[in-house]
Amino acid sequence: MSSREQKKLQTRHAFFNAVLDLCMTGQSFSSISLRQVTREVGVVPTAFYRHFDDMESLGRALVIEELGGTLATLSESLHIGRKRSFERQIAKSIQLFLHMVSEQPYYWQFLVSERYGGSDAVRKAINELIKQHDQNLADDLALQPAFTHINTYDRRLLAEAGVNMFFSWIVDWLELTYTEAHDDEVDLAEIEERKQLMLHNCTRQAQMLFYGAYNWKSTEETRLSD
Amino acid sequence: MSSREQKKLQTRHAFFNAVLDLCMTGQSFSSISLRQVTREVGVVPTAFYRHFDDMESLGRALVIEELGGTLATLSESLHIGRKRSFERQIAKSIQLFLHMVSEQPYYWQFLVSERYGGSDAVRKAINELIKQHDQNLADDLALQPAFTHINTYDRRLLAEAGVNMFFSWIVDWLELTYTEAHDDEVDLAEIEERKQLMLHNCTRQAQMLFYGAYNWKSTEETRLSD
DNA sequence: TGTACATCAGTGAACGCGCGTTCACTGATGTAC
DNA sequence: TGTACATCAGTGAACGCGCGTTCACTGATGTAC
Repeated sequence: MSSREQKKLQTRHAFFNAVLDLCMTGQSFSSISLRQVTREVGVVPTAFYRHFDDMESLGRALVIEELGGTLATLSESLHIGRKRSFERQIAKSIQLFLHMVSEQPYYWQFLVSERYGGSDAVRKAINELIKQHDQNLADDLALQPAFTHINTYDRRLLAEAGVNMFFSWIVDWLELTYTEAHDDEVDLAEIEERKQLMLHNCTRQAQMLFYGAYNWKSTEETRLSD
Repeated sequence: MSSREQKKLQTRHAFFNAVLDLCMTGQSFSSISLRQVTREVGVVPTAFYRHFDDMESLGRALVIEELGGTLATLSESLHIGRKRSFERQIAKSIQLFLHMVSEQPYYWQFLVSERYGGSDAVRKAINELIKQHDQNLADDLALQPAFTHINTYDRRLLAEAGVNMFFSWIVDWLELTYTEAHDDEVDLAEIEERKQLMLHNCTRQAQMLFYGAYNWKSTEETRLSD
């Protein structure tokens, strides 16, 4: 690759990071302006058009090129299904997940707050990713002996419920992480304690769901109404 | 109340409705402008300041005065805990919930998409509401004989997980409802079938969680790691 | 290797536009006597 | 009940500002010979 191409790719990534940075300040993607982004990158507004048609396509590219990898890494790392005891795997998976969220807070913050956000393109791209992730988790669960009695269809439903549950923790978890990183006043030991408590709570929530699945019969009648 | 006060209250509600209407067009609250709202209401931009200090306080008031009532109604209507069979209560509750969502699509759409959205004031107000709703559901679950073996703390965790699960359905459900209402091309019977399928899926997801809770022991060890 | 030309990421001035907010105002409704 | 004054929701003009997008440009990098 030529040094010119390398330089361009570098700037492209700078655009992605600029969006993620700006979204961390409390703004949503759809309220960020093109000029704000270029200011953050350190280029003139017109330079934007050398890389993207408009903000929508920047958002779409960000999700597909950057966040896709993040979720793929999560899929590869999570193995609720593999190994022996699924109770132990649940606890380990949650710990790993929250650790990954702490490692790349910007990515996860963006995923969660733009999942139902104001940009059609971004929302659609994120839902595409999550759907793939649901399927990955479903495939992983298929490997777990404790869940072999559940049929493919119900396992997919379980995976969806699991992913949604995991996602529901992200914002609160990140808030704890920020307090840890930015508030010097706060007692670090107290934060650590609160993180342990949250880890405990998340684990118990996941246990309720997955123990339910463990006791689930796919032949179970689904009562729709009386 | 004087007719002048009535008129003012009427305009105030028109502002709330204008925001909800604009948010249904795919925009997020934080990307809506003050002038857009007044245009929708049918008053001059300066009239805005007769009612609110700025967009933030309009958003906060909307959540507290309008959406609070909606969630309170849901709390009053849902009785998973009361009555005999909890399996039947789950199915009925989900049906009721989705029906309520269809009845006031704007409210629920707003709640979901601004829960993690770009306005601090709105986000905070919504989380306040949801926290209250979590507690209401927890209190309700306490009345269900099937869950009396769960302690108060774990019941609260179950309620949180349940509310998050219910919320995760809203967007997909509303998409089905819109297709039904706005797309003349589409086969109404097919939509009805897809709604039944989604009702079925939601019910099964909830069953997995609540069956898990049914089999849950609060003395259960929470494995945090190895 | 050296030269002449092509490419193209980033520049800088300029544009028309919608924005939030100010101000002095109008005229219908409410109140005091 | 009638009159004189107060209140205040909504008006309309004006402001300075940041916005997205256009255009012709610059100058470093890449390519052909």
